[in-house]
Amino acid sequence: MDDSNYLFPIGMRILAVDHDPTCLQVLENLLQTYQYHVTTTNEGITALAMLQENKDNFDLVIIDVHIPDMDGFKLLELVGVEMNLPVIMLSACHDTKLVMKGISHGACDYLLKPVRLEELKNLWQHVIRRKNPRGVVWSVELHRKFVAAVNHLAIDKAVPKKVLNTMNVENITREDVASHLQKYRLYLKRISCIANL
DNA sequence: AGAGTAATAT
DNA sequence: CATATTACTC
Repeated sequence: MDDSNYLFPIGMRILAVDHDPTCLQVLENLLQTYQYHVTTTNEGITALAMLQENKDNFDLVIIDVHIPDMDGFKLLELVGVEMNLPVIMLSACHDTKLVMKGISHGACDYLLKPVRLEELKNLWQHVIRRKNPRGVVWSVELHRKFVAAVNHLAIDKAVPKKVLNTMNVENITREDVASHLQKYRLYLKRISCIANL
């Protein structure tokens, strides 16, 4: 069984803003492989107008920093802070300062071009996070990495910190793993109980 | 201090 | 129910 059929957020509405038509097209294609519902524009003004008309029309916004008609960070603030929508920033340059500026202005994430398909896979978690105060969503994919890590270490050596390191996943904490590990052990116990009957 | 885990809270 | 947080131990 592959892992391509568990993604729930089919049709999640994304507004993508990038002044470069080629990049925009590429981004749209990537997003559509996950069956997101994508709206594109190459103007910041237009994006803002669309959002102001009804911000509930979108679940997530992706903004390229370099849009000629307005400051990308200004747009980030307007959308992220005032409209309270999750915003992903995007740029071609690997300038750490820009990345930090993006994050400090409220971006959920900061992608660097070229964007890889893999990086878009977990976009929906940003949306979930808005609706669900609980931070970590143990998607099938994430759980898989967890199980792989536990198996890689011997089961009796699988403690939160080691599992976390072995998983090599950003944005989750030792506590998150500990909590999941607790649940996983209960699950294993249940399984072995049933097996021994 | 920092980590692991059982218990408890949300 | 799943995940987070607490409380206790070492």
